[in-house]
Amino acid sequence: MPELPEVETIRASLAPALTGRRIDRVEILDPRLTRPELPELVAAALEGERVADVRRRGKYLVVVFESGRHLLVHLRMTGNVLHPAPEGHRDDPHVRAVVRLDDASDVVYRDVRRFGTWDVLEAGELDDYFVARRLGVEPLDRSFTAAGLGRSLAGRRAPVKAALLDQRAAAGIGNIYADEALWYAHIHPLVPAGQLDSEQVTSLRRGIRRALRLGIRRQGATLRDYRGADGGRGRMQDEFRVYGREGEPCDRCGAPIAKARLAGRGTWYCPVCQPAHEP
DNA sequence: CCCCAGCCCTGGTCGC
DNA sequence: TGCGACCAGGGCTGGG
Repeated sequence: MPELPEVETIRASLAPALTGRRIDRVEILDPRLTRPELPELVAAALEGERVADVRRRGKYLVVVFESGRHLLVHLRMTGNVLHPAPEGHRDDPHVRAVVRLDDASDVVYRDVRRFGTWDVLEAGELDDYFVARRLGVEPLDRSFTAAGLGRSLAGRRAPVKAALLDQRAAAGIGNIYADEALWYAHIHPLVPAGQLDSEQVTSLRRGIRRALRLGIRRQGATLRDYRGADGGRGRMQDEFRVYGREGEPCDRCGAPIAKARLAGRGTWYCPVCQPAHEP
């Protein structure tokens, strides 16, 4: 499932290929993709636009056009952006959109489960869009401080993992990197977010950054559906400390990794070195 | 405001 | 070999 490192990996490979290119033609094959906007309106808005940059905000891929418009792509669970287009994509039933560029190459948007979304914003609407969704700071920016993280967790009774999954404390963390970050930080996922002391908050900040940076270096985690824009697999799954490893020995202390269910999500942790309470 | 359940979606896996 | 149940989960909505 594409989280910050997966989206960043896609962004990094799309940016040099798309920057400076003009969009000649847009085919939206699944009308759900642009909901609630009509797909033909979105396609018409994009045709003729020239790409100025490809950025990322949290888990959003942000295509910036010279006109000031933006295309926001959210891959949700199973979305992929592929460029250059893979062989045979015309027969692939999961291709939801195809964008033809002025160098005659195609960008293919593929999404098995159809949760992904495309939004076109007019110039000047981007900041409000993220504010309205209460998207938190970028966890790899300097502005992501322990003090700021502490403030956004203060008073919250929800489990710390749930607080990481909603995007207010920091943008871009999903189920995988939340579990990994909490392992690095020695923090139990069920601890109420507001109960962390300042030392734990500092450690959590470090764990988040460590997990996300490693994910980017490994070009994301390919479990089932995720692929880079070039179709390549990520290797982060080889670095998992807890995610999906129920019963396997903890890399730190050897105790078997436990699995729980939290906020409807599978949650893996080491019951020994991520204690629920201070010793 | 906070918190949580339910919803959207499809494909893979498992038990029978 | 078929079939139903269940699981994967990001972000949003609605209810308490």
